[in-house]
Amino acid sequence: MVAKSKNSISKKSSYKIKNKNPLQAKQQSKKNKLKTYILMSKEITSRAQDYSQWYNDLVLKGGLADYSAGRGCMVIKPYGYALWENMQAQLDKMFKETGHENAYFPLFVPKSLFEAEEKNAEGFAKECAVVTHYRLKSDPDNKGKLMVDPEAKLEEELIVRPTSEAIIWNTYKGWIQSYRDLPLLINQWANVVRWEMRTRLFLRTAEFLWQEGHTAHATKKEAVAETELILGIYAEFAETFMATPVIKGLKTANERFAGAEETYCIEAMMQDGKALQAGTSHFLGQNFAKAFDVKFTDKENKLDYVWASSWGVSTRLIGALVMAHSDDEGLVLPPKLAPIQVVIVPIFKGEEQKQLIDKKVTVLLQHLKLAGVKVKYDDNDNNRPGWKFAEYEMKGVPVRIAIGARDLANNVVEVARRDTKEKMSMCIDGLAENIIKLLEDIQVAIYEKARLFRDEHITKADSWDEFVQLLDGKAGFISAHWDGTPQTEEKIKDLAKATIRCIPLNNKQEEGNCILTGAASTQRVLFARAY
RNA sequence: CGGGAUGUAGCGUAGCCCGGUUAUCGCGCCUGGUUUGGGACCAGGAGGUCGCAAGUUCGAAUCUUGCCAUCCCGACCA
Repeated sequence: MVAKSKNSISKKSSYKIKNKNPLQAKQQSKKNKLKTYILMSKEITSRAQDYSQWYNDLVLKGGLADYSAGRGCMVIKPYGYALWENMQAQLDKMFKETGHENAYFPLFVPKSLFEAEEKNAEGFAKECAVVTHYRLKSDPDNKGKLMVDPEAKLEEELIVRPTSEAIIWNTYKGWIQSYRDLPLLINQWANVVRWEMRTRLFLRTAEFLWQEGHTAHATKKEAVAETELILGIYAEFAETFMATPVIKGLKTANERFAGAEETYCIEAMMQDGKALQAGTSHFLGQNFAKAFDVKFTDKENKLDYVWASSWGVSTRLIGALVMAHSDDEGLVLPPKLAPIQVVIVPIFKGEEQKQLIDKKVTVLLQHLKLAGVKVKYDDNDNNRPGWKFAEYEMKGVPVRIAIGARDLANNVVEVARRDTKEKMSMCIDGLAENIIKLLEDIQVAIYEKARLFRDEHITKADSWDEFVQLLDGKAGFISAHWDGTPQTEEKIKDLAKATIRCIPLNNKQEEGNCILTGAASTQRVLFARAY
């Protein structure tokens, strides 16, 4: 019943809430009616009204992605892809700076390889797309239609990779013989497929883009160090570039990657207080080396299995970015990743004014581009300034510059920042420097805003009652004692729908009692409902 | 995948309960003109096999079944 009524609101919400009463709207004067509809067609569902719908509206109306014909699949549109490319470029740089190289491994994994590491195979088995045939033919019973040719059945099924450990470790076997071949530090940018039950744009799609690093080391110590190094890179990327504060931590055994000895993660908090795992780095021990028989000879001529790590972040980061900063007017993108950092909108009456503005803008564009600023001059005459203002706010462009005849006369421009919606007048002389400074300020400001929100929404709970009350009463993470057993974690998950997001690294040790069982505990862990 | 809801032009929708000429309205789009400091206006125009597929019927957007997609609640998960 609850679901039913909620749904009807969400489906018709933009109409009902914005117009209060459809009949009334229809009876308005023609002019008013037009205005109402204009607002309607462009407006975004508010966060308070329906958080999920708000998210979808941002992604779709912000021009990041579209639904596609395939179940759970999406099209990443140019604006969204540009965002991804910016993320990629930065991460790729960070990986290469720390000695990693890119390579590419196949999409298809023979089933016999896939099942070699048992835990990993089991963990992903339920969500694998499987290629069983390699040919279609005309359907004799159904003119113009195709059918799978039963004659073209594969001897061995091919698994569409949900992750590439299997195919990569099978390859590494041939690449590694000596300690001199180590460490092997490889990353690949790829797509993977996970047949998810329920998908959501960017957050969980059947196919997604990601990078996956797979490294091999001579010692456990090195492999752990690599795992932690990458976690640090992920955290730095999230905080410095995405302006999204994250908590570094360890997953519990229940939440660990299938086949890993230890899973490190960064957890971000969304504006609804839910947790989003933004990246993971796994210490794989010798599990894959043993499964794929990857041995090396060390300096003492002893034969041993290599130690491994794997790590990845995906286009899910775009979802995190959208939810972390955006507001009811649209996207708010951090300057360091925004496809367009500055948009310039001319305001003019007649060609003469336009030419004067063009002249000023040309110089400004030069200065900004030289300084590496991604700037767009939107002098498209199809839309009026007001339309453009709203459009670029929707798209989350960090800084907007409006320049008209009035400004030229005063040698100023109007500068508006997306994050605070604040407008200010700036002198044209030295404008580029001030804009660059402003972009930096915005980057810091949205990070600080998100951090403040995050910190205000981590609450301690010291009893089960408190825990349950907080979960339903206040959005965010809950810091609480846990007895350390998977059974208790499972029980809490069943009872409260909250999971342990992580055991924070460098966690403060303190005596306490498990909120569920009362058993002794030495530290608090972070609980939350998660995406 | 289980429970619930929805699907009509690019978008938002009326009509559906109670089957019956040419499917409603707005935005957007195209052409021409006037405009341009917060989603412009006038005139003219194009755009739909009513999500898809079967079925019932003389006749289906409307009734029935199946499928697909989306949303909400679960389970699963980056």
